[in-house]
Amino acid sequence: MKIKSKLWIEVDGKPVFGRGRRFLLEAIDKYGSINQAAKEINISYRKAWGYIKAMEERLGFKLIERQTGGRNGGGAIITDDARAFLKKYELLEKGIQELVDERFRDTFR
Amino acid sequence: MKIKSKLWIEVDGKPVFGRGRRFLLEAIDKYGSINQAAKEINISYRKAWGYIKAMEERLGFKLIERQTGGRNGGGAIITDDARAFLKKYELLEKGIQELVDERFRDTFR
DNA sequence: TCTGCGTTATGCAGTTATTCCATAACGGAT
DNA sequence: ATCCGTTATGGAATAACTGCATAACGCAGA
Repeated sequence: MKIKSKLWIEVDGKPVFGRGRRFLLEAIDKYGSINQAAKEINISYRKAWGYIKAMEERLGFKLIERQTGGRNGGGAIITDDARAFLKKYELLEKGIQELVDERFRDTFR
Repeated sequence: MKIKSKLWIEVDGKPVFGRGRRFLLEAIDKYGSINQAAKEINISYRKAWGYIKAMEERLGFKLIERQTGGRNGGGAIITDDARAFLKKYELLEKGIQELVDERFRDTFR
């Protein structure tokens, strides 16, 4: 028996950001590639692409600067807006899971 | 932009209990009927029945004592085990949403 | 005795959401 | 020109969910 928690942000009742998307953005920042990032966090490129598309549509600003073709086939880097948003989310999430786990231990054990 | 949070318990990687199931059990306790309870929380009887079935299978103990037929067509009451479990869950959940909201205001506003 | 009633119990079809496969476009490097 | 690894999408396949339809049950009352 395990406790799970989820935290996400909605716009117009639709999910915009959560843990998965956070990891995706962090991985893109790390690798400079949506493709590599998707591999890192074990989702398909297709899914990662869908995430980004929906996020940008719903948030209303560009998160990822993309380039196709070129030396290494192209790449992607996250925008300053994305980095700022990410930072806020990381702060928001920090400590929540720990609190939940602690609460779970206190009540169910 | 709104923050949302979810809390649930898993057994073998499958969801067993969360806010919806909590409300269902509380409503069954109140009405003595799965059918009435489902109406109260705006889900179909079918869905409520599925919830209960899965919960009992995964938790491994009986949650609801059912009776078909009879004066009022039958009914359902929650077991002592169910009541104890429910109580623990209520305690666990208490305050989490408030904390999350507060955290959201602090970081995103 | 038997018909009606409101409940629990479930199969199954229809719908919606998710995942994944296939393929195009791109542009520098060789 | 061709290759390579990337971004970009449509659409098929799969899974998950929802809800409709219907059976079984047993007491009450005619």
